[in-house]
Amino acid sequence: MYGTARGEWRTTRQRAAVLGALRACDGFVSAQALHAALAADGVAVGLTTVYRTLRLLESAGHVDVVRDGDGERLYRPRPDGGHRHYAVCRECGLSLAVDSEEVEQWVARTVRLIGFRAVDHTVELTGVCGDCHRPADRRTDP
Amino acid sequence: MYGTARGEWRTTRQRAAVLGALRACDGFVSAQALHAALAADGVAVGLTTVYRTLRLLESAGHVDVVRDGDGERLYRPRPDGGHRHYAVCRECGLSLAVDSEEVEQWVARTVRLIGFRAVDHTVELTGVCGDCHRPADRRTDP
DNA sequence: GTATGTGCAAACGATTTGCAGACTG
DNA sequence: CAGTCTGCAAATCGTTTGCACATAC
Repeated sequence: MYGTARGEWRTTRQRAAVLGALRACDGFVSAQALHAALAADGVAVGLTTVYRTLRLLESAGHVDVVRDGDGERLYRPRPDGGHRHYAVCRECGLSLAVDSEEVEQWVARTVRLIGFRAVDHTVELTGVCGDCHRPADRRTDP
Repeated sequence: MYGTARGEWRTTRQRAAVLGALRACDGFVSAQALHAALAADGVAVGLTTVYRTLRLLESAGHVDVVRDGDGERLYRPRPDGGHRHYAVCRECGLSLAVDSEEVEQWVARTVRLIGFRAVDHTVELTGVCGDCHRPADRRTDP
């Protein structure tokens, strides 16, 4: 494989910082946002290093990754063992883990049905959360 | 402006070509691939124009759009009225529309449950199709 | 001490945009 | 004709890489 599970990374100030900042976030963050947050926190870490660390975490399976509307990668520390799916608010960025047991089963069944193998699935919900669509706000009301 | 739903586009050689090439494709194609296909077909259309036409089609709802693993946009003419979900083979690009009634319902229910509004959902399956994982091929066998 | 990690700046690749000229209606 | 559309080249933007230096073990 790709050096994924080597568990041999050196412990550096930068990596600790990135990991810490990532954990300190509620929802998904982009590499750039993370870098900015670190900088704002007075921690100097190169953008390059943020990207590299995030990629490392990704291949080690320590983070979940989604893509926002522009194809930008958003990272989130993985809660526990398995992967999850989220509903992300496009106004405030709030992300809610949703129960997707049913979807998982549907995926498994569908995969079997169509004869695909090594299937990856993406299930993303993006909308406007309860806090963000208060009366004053609505400008989208079909 | 974005001239989205104006229905006033001029009929040009380039647009017809792009639309034709798009329709001639089985599965999803990237703008670049489409441009290359057109060129290979002897039809000269600027890459810019391909992008612009595709964006037009997208906002008019005439194509479905997914993102491949690298965040590249892939387009496909929309089969009929509603939107569909697909399983895409990452080896040969084959795309299969899958029955996602269950998922749609789960989405609706979940959305109601968490109080989100104006929710968009993405459900993508990527794997290796039956034709591509013939015995000779397997190098991923967990 | 040596293999790794870091940071800067430059490279990248997909997509978008400015602008002058070509074309549709 | 006037308003669009096209295409080239240049600009963006997120992300990756080359390379010399710093650091962990």
